[in-house]
Amino acid sequence: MHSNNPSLPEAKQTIENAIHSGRMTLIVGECSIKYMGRAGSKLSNGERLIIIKQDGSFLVHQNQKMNPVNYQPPGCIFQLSIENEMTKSKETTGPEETTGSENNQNCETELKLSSIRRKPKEKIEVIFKTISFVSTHKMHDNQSIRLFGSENQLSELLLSDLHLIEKGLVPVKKEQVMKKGTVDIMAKDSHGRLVVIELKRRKAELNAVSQLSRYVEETKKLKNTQVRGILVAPEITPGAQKYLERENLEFFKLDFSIGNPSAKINGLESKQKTLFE
Amino acid sequence: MHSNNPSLPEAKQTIENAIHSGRMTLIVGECSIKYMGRAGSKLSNGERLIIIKQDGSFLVHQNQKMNPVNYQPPGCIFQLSIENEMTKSKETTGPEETTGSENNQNCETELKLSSIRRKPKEKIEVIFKTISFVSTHKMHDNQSIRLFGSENQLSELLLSDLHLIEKGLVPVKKEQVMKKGTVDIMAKDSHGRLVVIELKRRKAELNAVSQLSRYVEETKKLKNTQVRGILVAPEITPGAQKYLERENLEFFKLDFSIGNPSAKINGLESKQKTLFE
DNA sequence: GCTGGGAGAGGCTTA
DNA sequence: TAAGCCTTTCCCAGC
Repeated sequence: MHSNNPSLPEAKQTIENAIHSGRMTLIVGECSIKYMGRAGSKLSNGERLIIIKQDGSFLVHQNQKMNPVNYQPPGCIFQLSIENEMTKSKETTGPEETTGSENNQNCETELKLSSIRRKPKEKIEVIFKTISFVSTHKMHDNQSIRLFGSENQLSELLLSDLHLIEKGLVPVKKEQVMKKGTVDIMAKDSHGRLVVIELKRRKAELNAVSQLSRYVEETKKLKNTQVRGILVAPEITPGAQKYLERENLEFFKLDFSIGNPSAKINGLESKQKTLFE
Repeated sequence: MHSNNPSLPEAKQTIENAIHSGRMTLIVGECSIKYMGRAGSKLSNGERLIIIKQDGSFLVHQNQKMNPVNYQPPGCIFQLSIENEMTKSKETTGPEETTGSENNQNCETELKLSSIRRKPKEKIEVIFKTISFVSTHKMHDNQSIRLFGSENQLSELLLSDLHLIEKGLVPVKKEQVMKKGTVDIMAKDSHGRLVVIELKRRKAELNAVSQLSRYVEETKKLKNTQVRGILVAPEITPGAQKYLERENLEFFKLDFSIGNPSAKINGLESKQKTLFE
C-alpha cells in the first residue's frame, strides 16, 4: 500500500494501520527531529526517510551516510498526533484567532510521530511539516543471513590448524571447550608452556594488545606458571607492535579475507571456501 | 517518483536514472543476497527493503532489527543487469531450449543489482526475482544533526569543573589542549602529582580499566614520576572494579544523564541543559 | 538481568 | 592516509 503526497491525517491513518498490522512503514517527508535519552540530539527541518519495522525498530535516514541519523532498537512503541498552531496556542497562551491560514489550510498543521523506548527511557519526536510519500509493506521473509568469516568461525577453523601458527602447538584439553573465560584459544607449545592466543579478524590495535596482556596476566596468576601470549591478526599497527614487544607478547600475521587470492593460508582458505560455497 | 509492481526492465531504468541524478532510491522486492569481501554472507530468497543513497551508501533491511542485514558504506558504485535462464544456460552449458516459460514469461528473469566497494574490495549482489515497489526521492536536506552528551562534550564540561572530582585538582597546562595522545584529561592534584583521567559516558567495563592502566603506565615512563589514574563514569562493573583496585587506580562516580533529576552534578547539569535547549 | 566482547563494525579527529 | 578511539553503539552468547 502506498500514497503520494497524502494529507497529514491520511498519513496518520495509514501509518497507524501499518504499525498495527506489522507492516514495514516507509515515510518520506519534511521534518524536524528531537531525541532525548542517554544523550540528546536535534535536527532542523529537512527531508528524510523514516522506517518503522514490525519489531518496533525505528530509523531516520538522511540521503547520505550509512548509519541512521536517529534510531531506536526493537521494542519501542509509537504515538501519532496531529498538531496545529491553534492547538499549540491553546496549550500555551489560550485560544487565539487563526491568522494567515487562508492560503493553505494545512500550513500550520503538523504530524508528530513519537517513538518511545522503555529502558533506558528514550524518546524520539519527528515533527512532519509535509509528507511526500508513505508506503507500507508486508515483507514476507523467513530467512536468516548466514555469515562466514566471523572471528568465532575463524577460531574454530584455527583450532584444527594450530600448527599454522607454530609447530608443536596443541589445544589445551584436546577437543574440549576452549573459550576459558574470555580467552579465544588456549594452547600448549612444544615445551609444555601455556599459550594464550588472541584472534583479531582485522588490523590489531592497542586495545587488542591490552586485552591479550590482561588475559596472559590473569592466566599466569590462575595457573601460577609461565604463559606466552600470541596475537593473531592480518596486520598490526606500529603502536600496538611496540606495546606488544614491551609486554613480551608475540604477533603472528594471518590474513582471513574471503575470495582474496592474496590470502594464501594453507588449508584455512580452502576450508573457508568450502564453508562459503 | 514511484512505481508499483514494475517490470524488471522498468525497475532497472528507474533505478539507473535515480542513481545518476543522486536521488535516494527505495526498492522493495523478493531477492536473494550474496556478499563477499572481508567476510562473506548469503541470504536466501525473501522480501527486503533496499536503499541506495546519493553518496553511494547501500543498505539492505529486513523487517526486523535495527541494523541492515547487508550494507556498503559511502562511495561504492552500482551495476544493474537483467539476467535470465537462457543467458545463464548459455554461459554455463551452452544454448538450450526454454522450458516451462509458458505460464509467465518473466518467471526465469532476474534483476541483478551489484554494489562494489574499492578498498577493501567488497561486493554485494542482490538478485531480484520480483520487485513490488520502487520509489526515488530528491531529499532536499542541508541540515546536520547536533548531538549532546557525547564523551567529548562531557570532557569539555568537566575540564572547567575538575574540583567536582577532587578538591585541588587542576588541568595540566591550564587552558591548553589536554588530549595528549589519547588521554582524556591530564591534571595535577593538590600534592602536585600527575593525574590521568579517563572519562566514560556509560558504565565502565574491563577495557576501560585496561585503557586507563595503559595511559598511566605510559605517562609514568614518559614523565618518570608517580602518576595517579582516575576512571570517571556513572557506574562500573564488578569485574572492572576489581581490576581497577588490583592496578591501584581510582574510580569516581559521575552521572551524566540529560534531563534526569537524579543527576545532580553541580554546574554540569545546568551547563548541559543550556547546551541542549 | 548483567557482563563481556565482537562487528564485514562505522565514523570522527588528529598527526 | 593511518592511528586511535567513541558510539544514543547494536548484538549475541554466557552466566
